[in-house]
Amino acid sequence: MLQKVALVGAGTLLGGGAVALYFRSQQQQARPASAVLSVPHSSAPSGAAVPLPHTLVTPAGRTFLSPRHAELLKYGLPNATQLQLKQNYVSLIDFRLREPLWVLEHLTKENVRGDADRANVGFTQDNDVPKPYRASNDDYAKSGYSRGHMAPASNNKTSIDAMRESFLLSSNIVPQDLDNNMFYWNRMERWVRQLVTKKGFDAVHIMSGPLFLPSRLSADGPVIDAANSTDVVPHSSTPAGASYQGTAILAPPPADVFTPPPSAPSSRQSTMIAGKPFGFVSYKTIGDSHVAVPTHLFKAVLAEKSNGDGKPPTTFFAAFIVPNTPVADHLPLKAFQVPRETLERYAGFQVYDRAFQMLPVMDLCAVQDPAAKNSREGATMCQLENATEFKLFTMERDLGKARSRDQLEKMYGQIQALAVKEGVAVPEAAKATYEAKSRQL
DNA sequence: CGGTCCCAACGT
DNA sequence: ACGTTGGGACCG
Repeated sequence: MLQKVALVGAGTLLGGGAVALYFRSQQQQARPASAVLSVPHSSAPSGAAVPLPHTLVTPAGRTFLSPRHAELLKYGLPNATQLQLKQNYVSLIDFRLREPLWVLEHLTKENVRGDADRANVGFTQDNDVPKPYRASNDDYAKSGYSRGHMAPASNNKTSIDAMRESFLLSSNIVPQDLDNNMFYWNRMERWVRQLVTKKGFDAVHIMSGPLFLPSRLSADGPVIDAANSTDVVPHSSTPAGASYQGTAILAPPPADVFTPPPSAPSSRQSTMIAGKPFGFVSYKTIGDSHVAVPTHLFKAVLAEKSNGDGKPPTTFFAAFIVPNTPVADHLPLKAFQVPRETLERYAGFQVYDRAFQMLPVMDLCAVQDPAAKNSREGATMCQLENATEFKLFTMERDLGKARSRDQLEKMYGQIQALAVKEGVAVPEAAKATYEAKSRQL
């Protein structure tokens, strides 16, 4: 009798079949939609009056609606976000951006280990995201941007399912500059893992995501990136395959609605409105589904050091904002550190606010690292792994693919030469693969 | 470690 | 005959 019928957001209702889709995902115990209206089943005979919802179910719990609010929400709650509770991360998908606003992780020494391999796992679309807002591999293909993990694949080796979940486009992936992704961001991810594997922290909470930062209008012209926005132009024709039910109201509006007349000459030259400077947010989109390309990426870490049973841990925090462009190897991590308040202002959401309410939190980048290798006065916990160490890492991987003893010796020789040149030891891992491979050949 | 691209196998 | 999927070769 109180069996529920669900109404999902107005946007998805337009797509048609949304109710059926919700039923299917209910049966599969799939992702919880971020908010769902429910109405009594008995009052929904087909063709009859639209039943009023009586409750609003959110991840935080169930809210009973007043008659007035039930009327306001009669035709659906226009959902804009979807919470994703995965095995190994939690994220909030923003339908408008076609990507997560933030992704949360929790790393310990134990859960960064595992056998799951990223080989044979590919990027896949999130089928529980409504079609119009769902990013696809096609959107990324030949876009100039790579599919960048927020929760990295290598933080998800505990199981193959966790590994697969990390490759879901809408839940965990944003368009990222390839060079940035492979080098600087990659090194940042390795640094975070090392906080628990090498630097003695018991656990690390991580929050990562895209940012869309405002820039100022330059005095001599319009804003930089809006220039190449050929796709701001009109949906002048009906997209193929779109079904506009009730065409009279929903037919595409005239093109000039989307292309406003040029602004007055005076305001074009001005960088001020009413005497105050203004910001201008612009970002590219890629693909037919318009996946938003962030101008910047952020990563915030809250590192915990245990004080024993029952006592609260000592906590350390640092946040970083990095441009979504190639970043020079030599730049220190500290160069990108920002105060928590700055990140919160740009991001539009709070960052580990409960920790700061409950506990004293220290600046992670002000803590000296006792085990710092180059402990020339004061290496802090925010020292990135050297670019050389990273190079050695890739050379070691190639070592495992050597086909002949000659080739193996030559490659290992190169590794030793580089190590000597840079004044570092040959990595243990390289020695190990050399010996293993040596026996094999 | 982080990716791209291409082709063969597969299911419609 | 077609679009999707997965494995392998390749790159920094």
